[in-house]
Amino acid sequence: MLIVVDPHSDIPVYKQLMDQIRLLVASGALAAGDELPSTRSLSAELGVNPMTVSKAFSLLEREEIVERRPGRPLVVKGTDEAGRRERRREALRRGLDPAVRVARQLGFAPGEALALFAELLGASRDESGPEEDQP
Amino acid sequence: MLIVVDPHSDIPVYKQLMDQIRLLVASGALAAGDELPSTRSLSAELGVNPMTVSKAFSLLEREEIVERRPGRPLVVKGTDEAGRRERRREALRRGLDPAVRVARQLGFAPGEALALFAELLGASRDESGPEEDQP
Amino acid sequence: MLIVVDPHSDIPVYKQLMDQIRLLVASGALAAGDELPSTRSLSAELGVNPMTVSKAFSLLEREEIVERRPGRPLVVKGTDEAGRRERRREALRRGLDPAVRVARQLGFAPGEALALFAELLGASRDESGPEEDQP
Amino acid sequence: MLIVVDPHSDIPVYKQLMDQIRLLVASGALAAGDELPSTRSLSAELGVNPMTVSKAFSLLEREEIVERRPGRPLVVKGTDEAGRRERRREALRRGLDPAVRVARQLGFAPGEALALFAELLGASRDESGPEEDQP
DNA sequence: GTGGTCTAGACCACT
DNA sequence: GTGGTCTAGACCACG
Repeated sequence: MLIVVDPHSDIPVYKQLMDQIRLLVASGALAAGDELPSTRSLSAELGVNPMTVSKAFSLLEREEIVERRPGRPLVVKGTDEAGRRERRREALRRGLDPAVRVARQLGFAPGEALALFAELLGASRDESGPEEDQP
Repeated sequence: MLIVVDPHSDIPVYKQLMDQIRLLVASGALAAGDELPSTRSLSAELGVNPMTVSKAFSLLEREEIVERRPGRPLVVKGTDEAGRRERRREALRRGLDPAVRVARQLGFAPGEALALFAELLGASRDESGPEEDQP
Repeated sequence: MLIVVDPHSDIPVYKQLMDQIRLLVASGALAAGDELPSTRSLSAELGVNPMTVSKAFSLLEREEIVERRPGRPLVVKGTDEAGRRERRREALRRGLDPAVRVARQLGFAPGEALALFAELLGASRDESGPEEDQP
Repeated sequence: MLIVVDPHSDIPVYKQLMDQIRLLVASGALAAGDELPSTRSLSAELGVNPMTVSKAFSLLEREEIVERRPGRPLVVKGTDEAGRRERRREALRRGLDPAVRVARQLGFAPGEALALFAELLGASRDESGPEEDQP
């Protein structure tokens, strides 16, 4: 599980967990039916209290992203492909919204904002090593 | 003063105030030498606790964005044009950063993310009324 | 065996089993001397853990509702007719109790609560068919 | 606040709290805009841990029954009169549902079930007084 | 083994 | 003052 939390962030740990798992699901890295790590193992791995993990899990369950089966680890809830694509796009939109607001408030022309966004997207490509080749 | 705060947001009110004033300054809507409204009047206008406004002002003062003159309202601190432009761009970059991270985590190709961003930027033009002309 | 369990309910599976078997016995659908399905077959049919079925059976045995005979399936224990009727009424009372409490707490007049109850009882006759008219 | 919790119930305390507050709101005992007791005072009064109360409050907030304002006690969220009446009826329906199911499974005729319900509703009127005779 | 719940006590952020 | 969060550790219920 590629989850990292920053205990110093001012975003609560449980919310960081929720965000990341939501993204893992939306991106397909976690597919329907996949099991999540157990509360205890994940809490040990991340060095946070089991209750914190448990809280994140419970809230994800209420969001219907994850499903609980008594005595078993949680599993990712099933969604059809169309729903998943919609969610993925929706997730991106939510991520983009604040940027749109800021760009407007700063009075940037769309072209300028897009140019910087493109630049940042490009730069991030080789952030943590090359990901195959793109000429 | 075009400031709105949402008491239900999970971003603290004082931080919402700071963000918006910073943006107003970065965008030039508030120019060097302009006076800010008084703590009392702003708090009354927004319906928030005066201490909250005061806290925002103090922190902005510490950031050297505004200047306090005893017995007088705060004024926007002067900056040269180059510095202002740099700040404005930097503000946009900060707003864009989370979007970049999300887009990558969701596995979007740069083109897709840019397309949605462009769409949102366009759509927002006539969101809450027309903003003069755009050729 | 008309037993269904919902693994997502917050009522434990073993308790759902007990409740339903108790009702089957109280209603006469399971008569004294009738055999219950084997632990293995019932668990397979319902898709639940055999230990869960076994636990339900053991507790029912302790309640003297069924009887265990070594090497043979469980049988429903005998009860005289008077006892059975008393139990049946008692079961209904237990089912009604929470409804009474809720109706009082909501401040419903008895007549209103009865009217809704009557409506629900009527509607439930043909469960998932049309419920507009009922002569 | 007329809230009591039974720590020995197998219903979790936080859920007992949620149920009761929901009922208080649905019944109108708590009106829109009313403040709930503070987490600490309620926890002290009930003899439960503040976190337990806090958990109940948080979940009620997610259910949009109650509203949080930073630094202030929670308030009951506003609903129009029609919505409130609908909720009240819905709450009763939820309370009645299990009773309907049980009555059907036990094979009671609607009339019989209604008679017992009526009896229980009547008896509960004077709850903790004598209940032998009622002419 | 799993998750759910609760306690006790602490710290922080916000108003 | 308020609520939010987290830790540490315990117990229980379920499978």
